[in-house]
Amino acid sequence: MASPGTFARLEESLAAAVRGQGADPGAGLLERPKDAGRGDYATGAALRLAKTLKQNPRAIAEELAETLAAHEDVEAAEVAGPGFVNLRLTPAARCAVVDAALAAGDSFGTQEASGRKVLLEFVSSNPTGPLHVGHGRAAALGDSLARILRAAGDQVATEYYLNDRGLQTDVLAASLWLRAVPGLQGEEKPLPAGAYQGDYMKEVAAAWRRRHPGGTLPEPPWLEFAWPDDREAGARLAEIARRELGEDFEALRKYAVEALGAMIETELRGFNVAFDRWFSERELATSGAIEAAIKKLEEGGHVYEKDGAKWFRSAAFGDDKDRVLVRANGELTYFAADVAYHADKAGRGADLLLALFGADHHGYVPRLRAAFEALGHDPAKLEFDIIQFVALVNAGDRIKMSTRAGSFALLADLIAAIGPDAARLHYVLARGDVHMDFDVGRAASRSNDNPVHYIQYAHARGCSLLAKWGGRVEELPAADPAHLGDERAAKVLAELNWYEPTLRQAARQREPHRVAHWLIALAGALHGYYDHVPVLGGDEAGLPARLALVAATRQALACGLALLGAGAPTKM
RNA sequence: GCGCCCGUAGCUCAAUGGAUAGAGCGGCGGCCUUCUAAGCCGUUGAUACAGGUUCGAAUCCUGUCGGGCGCGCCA
Repeated sequence: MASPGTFARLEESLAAAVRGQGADPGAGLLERPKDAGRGDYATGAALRLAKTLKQNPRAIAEELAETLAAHEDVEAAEVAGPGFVNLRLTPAARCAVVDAALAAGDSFGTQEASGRKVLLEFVSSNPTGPLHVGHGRAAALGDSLARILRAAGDQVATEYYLNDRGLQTDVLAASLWLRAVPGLQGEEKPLPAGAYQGDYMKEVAAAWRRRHPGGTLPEPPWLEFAWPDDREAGARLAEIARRELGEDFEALRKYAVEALGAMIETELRGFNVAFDRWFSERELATSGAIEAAIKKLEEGGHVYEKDGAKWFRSAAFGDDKDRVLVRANGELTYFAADVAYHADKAGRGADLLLALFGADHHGYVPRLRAAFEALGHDPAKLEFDIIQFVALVNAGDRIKMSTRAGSFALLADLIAAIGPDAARLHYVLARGDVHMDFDVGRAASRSNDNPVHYIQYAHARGCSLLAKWGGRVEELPAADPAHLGDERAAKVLAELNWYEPTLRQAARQREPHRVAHWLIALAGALHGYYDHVPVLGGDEAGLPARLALVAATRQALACGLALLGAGAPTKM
């Protein structure tokens, strides 16, 4: 594994040539020309360098072309237009990727270990309800990114921050109570404002009753529950539940939080997403880490008291305003816990702390960065990538998503309707930082709207060819370029050679969608090859080369699908 | 009002400051007596608007218009 492909070697020698001219090559030196007729690769480096070097771009291009033309993989390097250099690979260099893919197998494209440790947090949805389709986007992007970073050589640990304490879990406990009181089965008592209304609470309550067949809970004081649906509604309900339930309150909360956490974990597993660690906010709190973090901020002189509360001077570190750590009533804020969480992350030796935040949390980034820096950590290690919302559409109608009201489009429903692979592919088709319209009805009804079938079908077709041939791929001789010189083969080879750059770019820019779009292009190239070149029925001499090309493409499709957490069926 | 993200084909999305802005779906027209027609081939059709930066702008800057999200001693 991990020996750099043709593209990487060429880019490095180009970078060396640029450095030789006394300039910084930067990233993305080599590109692929839109028009394949210009060659395999191209670079506009000379145009970029012209200004800093104060030279004629064409003169620079001539020098670069000369250097590149001397490269063993390059057949020709020509200067074109204002200063582009177009490269044409030797047939052998173009085909080398076929043997490389077959030799590498499932680790095709895997890059050398970078030595970098990455901690990647994503989803981290509150354990108060099932995941909806918005969480699905974060799950698909985050898990794919983890796989991509690993393939690109990083050591990645994924993590889910579980908010298993605080007011919302009090409300959750209260909601369980209201659904679990004996004798209420069958009755549809309207729940008070603030309670979690979703049907899933009935299931959790039913499970709780099965677990505690003889358990008695006090009858809720239903008449007390007439209050407006405002900010305080949840707190009022929690207070009553705590009062009425006494010791049972804690047990109910523990049960509810664990049930919801397990439910979420199960849903994610069904989506092919598994976390390395579930980080409990509750454990963080009981360990005293939050107080310790606050104390450290205080020792640094970053905390002051005002109106009975403790404030962190986040504005001194670029935030819009200062933030409360400890409220006047003595309670810690959510923010305080998050500061401690990030301090904990910082102590675990990762080189990069990556977190995917929903767009509704983007305002949180400056204060977290501020606290991180104030605690003496290097803010350059922090990276927050924002995942924009998914607007769920069904045949043109927008579907509202609200956990508390219990009306939302569930991720589980989506997966049940179109399958995990189709859902994952659909999610990662778009960049994370753009808004996305997800038309469920359409994705469910016309499966061709999702490219997963196009890609998987290409894989299955390749498998079918190899099965029909019946031989062993490992025994194929090295692919002979002489038999892969046609236009259709060239398209496939071009995409195969583009896998490694795509993977690296996706990792570097945290853009899983690049892999999805590359897969579509590779699948298209194979479909075209399949429909125009008789693989098994063509001339005998070229058979091994054609089979090797198909086998390599099948392998590359499987690798790319795996990066996105999707399967590669051998039959469809 | 202020801040962040965004505006590309009828729809959903691509495009590292580069060369003629690409796919899929939809529409229209072709291709199964040969390896899976969940496919292939052709065609239709777009950078919200106005300035600016430069050899070159969908991409960077300013403004306008439109959309999403946020702006609490909630979580």
